[in-house]
Amino acid sequence: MSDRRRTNGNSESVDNYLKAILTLGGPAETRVTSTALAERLEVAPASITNMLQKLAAAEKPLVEYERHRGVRLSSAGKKRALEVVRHHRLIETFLYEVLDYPIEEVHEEAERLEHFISERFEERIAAKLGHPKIDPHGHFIPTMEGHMPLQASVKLAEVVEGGTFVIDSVDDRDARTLKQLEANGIKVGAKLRLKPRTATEGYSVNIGRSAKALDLSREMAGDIRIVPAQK
Amino acid sequence: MSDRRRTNGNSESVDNYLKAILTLGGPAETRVTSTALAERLEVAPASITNMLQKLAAAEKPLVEYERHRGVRLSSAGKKRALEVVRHHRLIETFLYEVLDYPIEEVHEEAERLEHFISERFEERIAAKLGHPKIDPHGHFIPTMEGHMPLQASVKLAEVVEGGTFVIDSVDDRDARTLKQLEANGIKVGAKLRLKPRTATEGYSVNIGRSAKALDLSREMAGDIRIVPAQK
DNA sequence: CCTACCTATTAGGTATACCTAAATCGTTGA
DNA sequence: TCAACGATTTAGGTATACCTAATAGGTAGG
Repeated sequence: MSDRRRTNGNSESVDNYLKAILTLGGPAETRVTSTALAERLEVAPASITNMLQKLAAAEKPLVEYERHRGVRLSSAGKKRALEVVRHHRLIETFLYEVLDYPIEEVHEEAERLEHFISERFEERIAAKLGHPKIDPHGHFIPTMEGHMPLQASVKLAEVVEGGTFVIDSVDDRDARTLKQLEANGIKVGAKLRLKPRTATEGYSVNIGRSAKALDLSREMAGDIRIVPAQK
Repeated sequence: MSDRRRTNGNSESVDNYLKAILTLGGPAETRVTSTALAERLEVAPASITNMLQKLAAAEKPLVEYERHRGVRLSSAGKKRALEVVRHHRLIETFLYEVLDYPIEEVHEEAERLEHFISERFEERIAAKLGHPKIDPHGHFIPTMEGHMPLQASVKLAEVVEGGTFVIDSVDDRDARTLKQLEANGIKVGAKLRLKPRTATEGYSVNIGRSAKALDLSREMAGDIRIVPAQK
């Protein structure tokens, strides 16, 4: 429909490809496959190939791409991806803190607006928020210079040994699950006791000092990242 | 570039056409010519014809259009146009009041964001601002129901008789001129004495109780709307 | 009344970002 | 090794929203 012609090679779509490659590549920035991108972006694999070829062929390529071997971000691509992530997370924080959005609604709005705000907007909301380092889901907000610490946490779903943990962050993409988490008092920074996986079928946890065990759904367990609690 | 496919017939472009037709049609909602639209939207006349045909041919037409006879908004089109104007003016107000934007920068940002904010965003910034009726340029903000009072003022450039007036509103589209106005203390609500046009070449005014006459450029005079001061 | 001129429309083309269907590449198990 | 399968790419098509150039419509002056 639209045709915003941002003269350069940027666009909403390109932004989303770059973000997806950043996320799927992980901290090691391994190559990402077309299929993985196709799934994440909900787009046909053929469309992925097309876009990647274009991004790689540009004068200032945003990705490194070789047929049948996946993609990774170029340094320009990584810069832009981090900028978009910064926008996203600042906007989420702003919606939550200043506009009192329910936590589960910030992602969708940010997902749209992240592509269209100006430098000035970015700077002003950052200032208003006191230059936050973490968004309401516990994710690091990249700096203006494009730096972002590693998220040193693991998915609750992948933890086998039991123990006491602190909730590091939660995935923001699925509003339904996020709302469930919220409803059960599962929020960033909360303490949680986890039963060893061997002892139980699903994921059984106690939130805070609650005596009542809570059974997490697969989605919930997959969307929570935790770190061991310091004694 | 982008391709936001908002399933229905809405899009950034469509929004802009509707807004332009609303504005150019004036309060009488007279038919607007292709040429006028082409100029306002800075698009080739042929493109206008194309778009108008599509808008008129839709299942739920947004405009009434007859070849060679201009367009006017359908009631659905008017509703959408007013919604976009509401977004625009609320965003401007928000940027100015909450994010401390310089007055001359709010328009451009609002012009982009107006197309992408959700109902919730609209509602939240309106609430935050105390449901304002007027934006920082003095323009009425359409209500949620799509009502907007007439701007009962005239362009300073079109006033011949001299006298004392109050600045009702200023045009927001030209940042350069707006900045000049601001720099000269010309702001909404300010009182102003205007010399009769016969007595002078250009537009000579005294702002507030200033004794120093100020000569307005053509652009400045065209961008200011005034009402007679009540005694 | 009828032509000249300006306005508006049609015709045909571009770029982005998708799609489906039909190749082809690569790796893996027999 | 090599065939088969799944992953990937190529080929060809759609829709939006633009563009330029060529045609047609309307109107105003002679």
